[in-house]
Amino acid sequence: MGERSAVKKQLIVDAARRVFADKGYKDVTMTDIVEACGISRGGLYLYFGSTRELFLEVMRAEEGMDDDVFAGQLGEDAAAVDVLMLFFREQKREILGKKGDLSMAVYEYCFAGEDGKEEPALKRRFESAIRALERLIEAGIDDGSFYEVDAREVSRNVMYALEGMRICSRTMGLTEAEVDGELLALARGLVAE
Amino acid sequence: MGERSAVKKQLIVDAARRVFADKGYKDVTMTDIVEACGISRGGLYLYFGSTRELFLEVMRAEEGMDDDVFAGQLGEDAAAVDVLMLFFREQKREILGKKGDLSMAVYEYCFAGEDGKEEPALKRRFESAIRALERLIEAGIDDGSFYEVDAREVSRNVMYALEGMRICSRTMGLTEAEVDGELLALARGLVAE
Amino acid sequence: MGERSAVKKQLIVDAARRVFADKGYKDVTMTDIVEACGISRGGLYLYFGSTRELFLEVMRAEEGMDDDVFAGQLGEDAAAVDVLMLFFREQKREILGKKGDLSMAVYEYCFAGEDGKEEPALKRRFESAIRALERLIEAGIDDGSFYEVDAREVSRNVMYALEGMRICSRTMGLTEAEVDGELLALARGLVAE
Amino acid sequence: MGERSAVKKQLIVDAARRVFADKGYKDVTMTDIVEACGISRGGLYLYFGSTRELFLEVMRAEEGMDDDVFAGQLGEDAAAVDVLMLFFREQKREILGKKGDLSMAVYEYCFAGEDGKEEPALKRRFESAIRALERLIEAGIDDGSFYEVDAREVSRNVMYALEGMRICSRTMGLTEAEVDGELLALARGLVAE
DNA sequence: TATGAATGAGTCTTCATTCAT
DNA sequence: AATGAATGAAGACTCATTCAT
Repeated sequence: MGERSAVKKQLIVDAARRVFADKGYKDVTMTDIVEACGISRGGLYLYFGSTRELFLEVMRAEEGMDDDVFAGQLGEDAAAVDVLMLFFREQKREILGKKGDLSMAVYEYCFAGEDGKEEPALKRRFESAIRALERLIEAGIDDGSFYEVDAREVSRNVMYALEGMRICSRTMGLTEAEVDGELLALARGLVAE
Repeated sequence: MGERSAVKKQLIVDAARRVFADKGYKDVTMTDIVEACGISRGGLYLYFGSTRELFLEVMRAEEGMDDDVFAGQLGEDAAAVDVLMLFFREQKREILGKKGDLSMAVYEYCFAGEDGKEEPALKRRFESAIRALERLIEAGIDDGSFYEVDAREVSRNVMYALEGMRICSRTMGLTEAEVDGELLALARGLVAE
Repeated sequence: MGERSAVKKQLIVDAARRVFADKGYKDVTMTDIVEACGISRGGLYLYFGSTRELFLEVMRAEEGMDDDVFAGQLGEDAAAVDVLMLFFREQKREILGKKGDLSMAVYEYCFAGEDGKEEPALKRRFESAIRALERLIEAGIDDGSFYEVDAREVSRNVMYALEGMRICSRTMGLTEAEVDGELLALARGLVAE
Repeated sequence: MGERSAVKKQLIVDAARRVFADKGYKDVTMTDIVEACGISRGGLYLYFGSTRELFLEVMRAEEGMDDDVFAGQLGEDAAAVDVLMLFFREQKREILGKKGDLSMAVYEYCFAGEDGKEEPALKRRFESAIRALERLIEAGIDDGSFYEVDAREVSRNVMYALEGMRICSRTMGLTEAEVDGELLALARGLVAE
């Protein structure tokens, strides 16, 4: 695959990302992608044989974008509390926001998984997020701003609760107050304030 | 619709429940249902005009089956701790269990909701579960077996975490140990033991 | 077929007439008739095996209702001119009126006729109307109020023109003025006024 | 849509014309067209989304074929009488002819029109024919070969009568003698002969 | 006779996928 | 490489007709 092809491929993936974010996973047709990226039907098939392949590519492109979430943020000037608050603010936005994010598509893709084969990449990413949060909590404990909790345990609980809110928001709807309430409760489990 | 019809309708709903539990929501076709309940195409349409109608009926039949989860359980002889453990054991089974459960179908149905109209019934049910758990926690606090936590806050956190595990289990897979770990952590937030 | 049956049959035919007048011929389904006459599906089939049979019965019931249109009207006190005007007024109402008349259904039924088999009953009726009008014209000539035209020829021309207006009204639409204009012209072919 | 497509589209329209001429409008299914033009189901849908669309295209293709019916015919050498006779001969052929003509389909299409919305194109065409005939009559009056009738009035009457014969022919059947008789009568209203 | 549930064939419509150019 | 016309297999839905009761 030459230089040109790589560019075109990226163009397709970008367009596909928009489509998946908009329509989820199962409702997306090859026609949707074709229309979104202004390429020919046959042309698209030269690169991707199905919406599944395309979605996997979109996911792969997504990887690494938010690894080491807190890497570099934790410095001398940034306190653990501040980083945590930043993280929560970001999460709140994602949980309440409906458009432009892939979470529904990801869920749907997983549901569609044949034979219950879970996506290992997804788990890897989730675990890596847990560990990152864990390190943040440890840092908070070290500098005395957080309670002396079991960092691993609390990190997992926070992540499950966030995931729970994400799905609740998309299925039954959550108000901003409800999200704020839970985030506050989670924060109070770590810091006095 | 006579006696006979009601029986047949129930027969269809039962068959549909199995199909939805097996294939989720979006992939289910009227043909799937037809084959599952050994009825003719036209015959099915006499009762339900779409998979959506059918799914709603399945959901309705599901309702009430687990309302007042802890009603009657909390008596003189059953301590709050025991009821909580029972609840957690049941949740664990649901979270890890893949077959015969509708949660994926429910999620998918919600995703498919036009214009992001959330299902109010779902929220009502979730809120009612939160309140039930809240009352259980209050009972535990009253009889001195639980810490003096903010019952409402903890109840919500537990429910979000459970929901989070449910979706994680179905998308990325969770091990029994992971579920046990989180449940233990949640329990430790309430009782010493 | 007993007394009761005849009553029921008439009830069905009456309901069917309304349906055909409302929806034409081809769009009418057995379900439409069933709903219109409040009888059971199977019950209807005891009397009529298809919408075609039903339509034929409706047509048959219609027969004789307007034979000898002008019979008895032409007396000593009623001049031919007056009867003609009455006839034209009635025709105008039919031509412009859209609802409650069977003409569209009749046309459709004839179009649907297999192999171009024309309906002889229809022709008989048309011819009988021509002759009736012819006799009216002759009467008018006799009493000196009409020009001395070829009664048969003029009668046919009037009938064709009326039929032409009927179909034009239902396909391309005719204004009241257009119908009035043509009727006036037809009348002027017979009387001075 | 390239060169090739236009050819195929025309091929479909031609096939559709035959089908409509044969079966009318309402009975025609997409399958009929598919079979008539030897194309695949999906292929047909690339060009036309419904029988209605197809029919409109067939009609459009038909337009203009007989506009200005008498244009150019009326010259120094062609007398109005001759043109009229030619016109009548053509009409007679159409009225008596059953196969290969769209009139029944057109009628049916109009009947099927939702809410009685009449087809304006049809009316325009009819009015234009009336005016053309009117000019012919005026020409005949001018050169002294026709009686001094009200050209507009007679033209409308002739057109209604022709339309009436057309529908009568297709519903109850007309003999050649009957058509000849009426045409002769119409002609005698204009010329002595 | 009368009922209305049940059947299955037929129509419409959409899409993933192929293929000649 | 690239195009987009073409294909055919599903899936949704309707309705004439039958049949057990």
